[in-house]
Order: sequence, then C-alpha cells, then structure tokens
Amino acid sequence: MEQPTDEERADLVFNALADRTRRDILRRSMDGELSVSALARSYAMSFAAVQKHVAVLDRAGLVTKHRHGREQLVRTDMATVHAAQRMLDGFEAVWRARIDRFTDVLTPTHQGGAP
Amino acid sequence: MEQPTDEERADLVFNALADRTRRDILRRSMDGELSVSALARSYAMSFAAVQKHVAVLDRAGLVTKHRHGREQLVRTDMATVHAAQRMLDGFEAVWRARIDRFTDVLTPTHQGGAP
DNA sequence: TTAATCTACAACCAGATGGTTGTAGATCTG
DNA sequence: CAGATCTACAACCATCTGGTTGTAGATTAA
Repeated sequence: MEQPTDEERADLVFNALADRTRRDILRRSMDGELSVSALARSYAMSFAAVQKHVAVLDRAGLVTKHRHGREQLVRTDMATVHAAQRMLDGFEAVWRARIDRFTDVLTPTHQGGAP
Repeated sequence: MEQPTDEERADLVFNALADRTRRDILRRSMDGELSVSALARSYAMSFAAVQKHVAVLDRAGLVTKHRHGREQLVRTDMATVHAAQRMLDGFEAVWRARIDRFTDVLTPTHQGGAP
C-alpha cells in the first residue's frame, strides 16, 4: 500500500494526540517498559479499550510495540513527537513569511517586488 | 460554564488540528483578511461545511472571528498555536526528566538522591 | 425598495470513534 | 499437564463527526 503523505501523517498524529487517555499513555510510555496490560491497569476502562488507544498511537507512529515473552512493551517514539513539533513550526514559518511579505511592501528597499 | 482545563484545551486544539481542511484554513487565515465565504470558495465542499470547520477552530481558540459589515473575517490566533507548541514541549520535558532520573542513578555524584 | 450576498443554524445521513463483552491463541507458572 | 495471564480480534452499541440541504435574518448594492 501507499506510504502516507505529510498531510496524512499530520492527520494521524494530531488525531492521536487529541485524546486525554492517549496523551497520558504517551507520557507513561516514555520509560519504554510498560506492557499494554500494565498500562490498562491505570485507567478506568477495559483492557480492550486501552489496547485500541495504543493501536491508534501505533498507527500514528507515536509509539512502537516490542514483544517480550507474552507481553507487548510499549515505547513512545520521540522522533514522531519531534515531527509533530516541526509541523507546528511549519505554521510558524508560514506566519513569519506573511509578515515578511507584508513589511517588504512597507519598506521598499529596492522598489517594485513583483514585475 | 466552567473554563476549560489544560487537558480540555489540549483536546480541542489537537482535535482541531487533526483535519486537513482545518489546517489549511488556519494557514490561509494568518493574513487575517479572509471572510468565511471567501475561504469557502477555496474548497470542494459547501459553505456550511467550511463554516463548521471554522467553528471548530474557533472553539479551540486557534482562530477568532471579527464582524466587518455583513461578512465575518477569520484570523488565526498565533498565541494558541504557540500554546500547542508548548504542549508538545511538555512531552519533551517529561521525556528529558525521565532521562535525567535515569542517568542520575547511573552517575551517583553525591550518592542517595531520595531520602 | 428590491435583489444579491453573507452568515447562522437546524435537520438529516453515512461513517468513524470510544467504549463494551466475548472468544481464542500464546506464553508463563505451579 | 493445568491454570493463570497477556494479547488479539470480532461484534455490538451509542455518540460524535463531516458532509449535505434548506430556511431565515442582516447587510450591501442597484
């Protein structure tokens, strides 16, 4: 199947981050030692529900699973967290670009930007 | 009604960002000059659909609306974009804290961290 | 004033989402 | 081996979501 585009990855990542439980799982999994059932014990919901949340994080690339015997250890992938930060930096960049374009009009150093 | 908690704001902001159309509206609205109907003309969907997307961005605080005659001008609120960046930085901070806690155990400069 | 434009909002629909329970396969432990 | 634990996955359900159309109120333009 096709590999996801930037926009598709943004969809997955921000959607995964848009849930309290998932953000908490993400924080807890930074130790990289917690099994799915260990995580599940922390929340007032079924094991299957937590399993689904982990699956959403996994699909977004925010977390990876590593089998260790019968349990599945969850570890957050900071690279994807950083990717999310860069996505927001992208907005910042667009914003600054418009500011620059604007001040450029106001300060005609060498007049006539567009032909 | 109650003002939203940090987690509630995170829910709203990340959820708002988890949609391609909304991210695009956010970028376009950095000029702060586009009316809802002007925005709507850019997308292959009804005016009402775009109106709903703007409403989601508005509820998240990512955008503000300003009446100008009969049209409603949309402007992105960079402060909330920055708030989102800080939320991600928060994850980063948790991660680094765990790293520090870990290396602290490995390098007992003045042994016995906890009493 | 009348017509056109912009907005708001309700009602509706199909599909996604977040939860549940139940079943079954692997793996560890006694 | 037998039992307990961990995981995977299907089926189900209520609610949310992203889209539609339609109606109505304001404001501008002719």
